[in-house]
Amino acid sequence: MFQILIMFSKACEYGIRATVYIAQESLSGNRASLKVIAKEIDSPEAFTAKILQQLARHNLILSTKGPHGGFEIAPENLYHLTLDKIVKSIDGDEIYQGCGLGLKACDADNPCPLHFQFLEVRNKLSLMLHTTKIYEMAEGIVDGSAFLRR
Amino acid sequence: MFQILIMFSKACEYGIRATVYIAQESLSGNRASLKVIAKEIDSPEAFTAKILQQLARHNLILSTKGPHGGFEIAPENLYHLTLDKIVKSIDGDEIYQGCGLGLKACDADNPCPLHFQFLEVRNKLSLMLHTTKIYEMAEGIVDGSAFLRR
DNA sequence: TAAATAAAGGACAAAAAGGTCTTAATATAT
DNA sequence: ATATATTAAGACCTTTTTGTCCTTTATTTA
Repeated sequence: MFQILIMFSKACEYGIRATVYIAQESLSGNRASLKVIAKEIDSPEAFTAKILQQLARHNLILSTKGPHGGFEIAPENLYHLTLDKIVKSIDGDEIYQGCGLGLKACDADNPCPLHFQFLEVRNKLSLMLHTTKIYEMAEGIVDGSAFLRR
Repeated sequence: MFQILIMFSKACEYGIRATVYIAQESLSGNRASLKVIAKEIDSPEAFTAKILQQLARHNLILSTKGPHGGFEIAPENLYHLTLDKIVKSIDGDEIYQGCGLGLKACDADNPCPLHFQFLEVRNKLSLMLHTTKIYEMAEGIVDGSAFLRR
């Protein structure tokens, strides 16, 4: 019976942190290897690999095998990529659906007793995810005003 | 890799729904038995029992054994009880702490790149939980404007 | 073309959340 | 007192999430 309330899954946490790190490297034209990523964001390497595979399959990041390979974000994506894409890619599409109290059917016509309050909070979160850009987060790391580990 | 983003644990969902149902019965001076609660909120009986035990241990609800026993909310609690108490009792105290990106140390001085955005959403949720009263939710059930199952 | 480097993929293991079952304890009514 | 109804508690099982390890595939460089 533990668990934090507004939360990302571990997969999502690592996914976001990894992507921000990759973005940071991409800003200066470098690829990042899995090994370095996992070290820099302090995440389990093999698990992080799975997550990055998934992000690559969804074309949010690019992966290249072989020497000097690694992960990067395509220039045309770098300035557009928002948090919600990462989250959706990892935790699935139903993020913004589903009744807060777990009812199978819950809508404005047949609401659970928390429906409207819940909607407000969820909309706020949704807005946050849609407007937060990965490259902005990455810039915070570059200029030292934010951190990806510790 | 599934999971909904702003969410209660299943334990919390059942706990909230059960409490609202108990409040509804308490409003008209009745106790509710586990069997009836589980049926009315459509939850697994034995699991619901565990959750109610916990709420009772924390003195959020009262339980009475034996014939005509069951669960109720003490009159002096009934109009004061808010959602956050239920959630805290079930999911623990760290609900409003913890870095959104999973960093061990993350605060205004040493923030993760999502710290301030996250805080806003969390504050909104916190406010919602602190201001939503159980008896108000129960009244919604009574007057037919909201539902605990389906 | 061979060796080295890196990601991809699949099988497996561990931990946490969700859920069940059985027995014990307690209250009530007769 | 006894039978019955009800919650409490603990042991156990199942599913999901998190995490590891090993083999395969692709790319680069010598």
